[in-house]
Amino acid sequence: MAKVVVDVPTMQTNQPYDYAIPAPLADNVVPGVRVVVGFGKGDREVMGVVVDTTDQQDFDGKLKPIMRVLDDHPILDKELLALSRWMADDTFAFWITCLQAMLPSALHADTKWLANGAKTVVNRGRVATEDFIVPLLKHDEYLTLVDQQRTNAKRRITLLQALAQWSTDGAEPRLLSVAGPDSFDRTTVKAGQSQGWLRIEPREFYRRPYANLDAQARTHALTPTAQQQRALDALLPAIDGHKDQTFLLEGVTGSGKTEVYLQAIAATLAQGRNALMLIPEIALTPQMVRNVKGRFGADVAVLHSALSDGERFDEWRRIERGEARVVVGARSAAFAPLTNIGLFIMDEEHETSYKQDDSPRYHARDVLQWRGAYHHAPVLLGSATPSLESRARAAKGVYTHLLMPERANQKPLPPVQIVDMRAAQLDSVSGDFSNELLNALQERLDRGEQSVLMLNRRGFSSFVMCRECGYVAKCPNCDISLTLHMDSHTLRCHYCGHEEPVPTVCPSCGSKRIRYYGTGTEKVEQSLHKLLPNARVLRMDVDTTRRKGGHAKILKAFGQHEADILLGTQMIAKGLDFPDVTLVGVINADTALGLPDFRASERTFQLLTQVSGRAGRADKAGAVVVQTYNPDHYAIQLAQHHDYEHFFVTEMGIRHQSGYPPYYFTFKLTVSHPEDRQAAKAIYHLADELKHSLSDQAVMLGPTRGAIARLKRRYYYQIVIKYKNEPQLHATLERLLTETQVGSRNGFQVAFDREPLSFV
DNA sequence: AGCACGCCGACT
DNA sequence: GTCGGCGTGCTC
Repeated sequence: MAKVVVDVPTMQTNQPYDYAIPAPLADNVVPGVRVVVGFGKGDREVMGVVVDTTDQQDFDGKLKPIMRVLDDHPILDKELLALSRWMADDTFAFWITCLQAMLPSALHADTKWLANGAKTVVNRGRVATEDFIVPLLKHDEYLTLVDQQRTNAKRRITLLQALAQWSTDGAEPRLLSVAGPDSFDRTTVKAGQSQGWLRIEPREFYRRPYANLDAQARTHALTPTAQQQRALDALLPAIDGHKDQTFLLEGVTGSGKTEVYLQAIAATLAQGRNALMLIPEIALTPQMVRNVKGRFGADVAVLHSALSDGERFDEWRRIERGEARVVVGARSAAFAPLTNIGLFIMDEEHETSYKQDDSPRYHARDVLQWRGAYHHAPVLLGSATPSLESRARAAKGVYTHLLMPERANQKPLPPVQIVDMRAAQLDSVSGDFSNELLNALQERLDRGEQSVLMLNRRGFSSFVMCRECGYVAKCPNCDISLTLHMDSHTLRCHYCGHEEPVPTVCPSCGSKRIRYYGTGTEKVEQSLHKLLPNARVLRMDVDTTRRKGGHAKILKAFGQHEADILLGTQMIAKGLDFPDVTLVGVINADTALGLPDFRASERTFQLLTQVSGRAGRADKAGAVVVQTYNPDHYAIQLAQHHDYEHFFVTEMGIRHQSGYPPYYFTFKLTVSHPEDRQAAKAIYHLADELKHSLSDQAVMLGPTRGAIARLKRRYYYQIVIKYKNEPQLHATLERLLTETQVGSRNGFQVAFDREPLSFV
């Protein structure tokens, strides 16, 4: 009998169900295949995943049979099945949701309505095929046939002549569309098929997204610098010795982390094992892919969301069939069906996009570490600005700390000029530009050099700041910026619920220039056109990069000097490398600081450090201009000096004092309901239950209204728990989830988020 | 999610 | 009397 996890994502059905295996399907029903089963009264057809086959029946009743098997071999192996189970438990997600998260969307169940009104589960995993021509007769037989054709049957004669030729040289099938210099139209070939001269054979092929890169000339390992060698010396014994150790590679921009990754991968392959490397979606540029493919060629499979479903499915199948040895991909590539893995790498490990923000709310870092333990393989986390959590673990010796403080080319990091916007005289003409930034841009234009301008859009219009002194309203209880709520004209603390009216004069300096802050790329682009009419500006944001390949297109245009200024949001801070960019300007360094998030300083520091690294990477010296209303803020000051270690110590002090990660664990519970009162009632019920089961060491923040209290016609409330050691918490939360889920049909939605990265 | 069972109001 | 409202429980 088979244990089947059915595709009915509810708490009540979140368990394997026993199904009988009909004799004809005995060979096909194995763990890891998808099946169709009848479920519930009326036997409605649902998709399920076989997670085990056993003689042990847990259900005492008559078992229903498995109706159909959707896969001819397992699509999830033993490792990934075990991982899915662990992840479901760890993230409070449904098991089936975790299983689905591991599969390319092409393999997700798709219910389709048939003509007779019935529903069925169809396989969307379309295998692409090409038609091949296979000769069926002997050489002489073809020649005889040539003579028998009418003389005006020119196409048939050439076909027969070609077939005669092919039948001698090994009878290799030819691709129909490119079957020779005189390629044949489909009608002629079809005619040949019905005459019994040939067979048309559809053959599977892979949609290869980066096939052109496979053929490029291979690059060779560079001679490691002293610091790269030190990192490799620490890393290679762990790879060779099959140690599931985690390393934190902290290397400044330009220190050559990528070369360390590539050489570590090479060493892993030399050991006969495979390697999995994660890169943030936003940094997974063609440049990056070229780097890896250049070293390892067609052994590399690439997985990320910019691929079409078909392309992703095909790359996934190549991996699954053992035809790729190196996988490079974004977050969900953590589940790549690679086997025999000897090394896991996570580049830019501090990136928040590694955490999925809907169910299953997993962090790819945790997934890699789980798989590292499973494969007895090291996990290498790399960043110029590690997350505080990882850096703290390195400090405690949980991770092995590898430092690369020098740039590979020995060039100093670019000087960073901080412009105090409180002093800048802005008017409708200058818009958001200080004289300093404008002059710097003009200089680059005059010299024919390029500039990158970053607009920090995070937290757009969501907080109040004084333009005179940079004051941002903070919560008296939580030391967190207050969020502006336009509906009620109040400032609210997103953590504890504190609420106060929006001030009309600045409480700090008495100025009346207090307003909510925010600006958009379009607006900036317009003022650029006015201020620098000769500058050619390329805008890159979510709007201009939405289409497939839009991202790459813009970067290519900029790389070919089709524009002088690249204006964009956060996405331009990551991984770009244009040799002719000598100026990086940050229009508003503050917006992240205003976010109601204890990680606001960390994010700001990371972003500024990262974007600063974009200036002057080749022979030309670069410069960075940062506009800010908080020139004295430590995150900005320390980013100016590229001083991560100092920032780490400072920020750790603050986290310690205010009781946030990495000193405390956090957990977020969110409840929503179409009716405000219902949502409120439910969250207070949860809060009540939690209060009873938490120790006095734990702190409960809230319940509070969600930052966006009403979203999609639902009212949101949340609780954040901070704790150090709560052995009972997991069980309590599990129980609460089951209880609340029972009422979910009444319009409730409950979301549990372990170690949330977002508090809005 | 979907479907059945079951216990209360207002209708041919 | 019964048709049907949707609260509650169950699905191998």
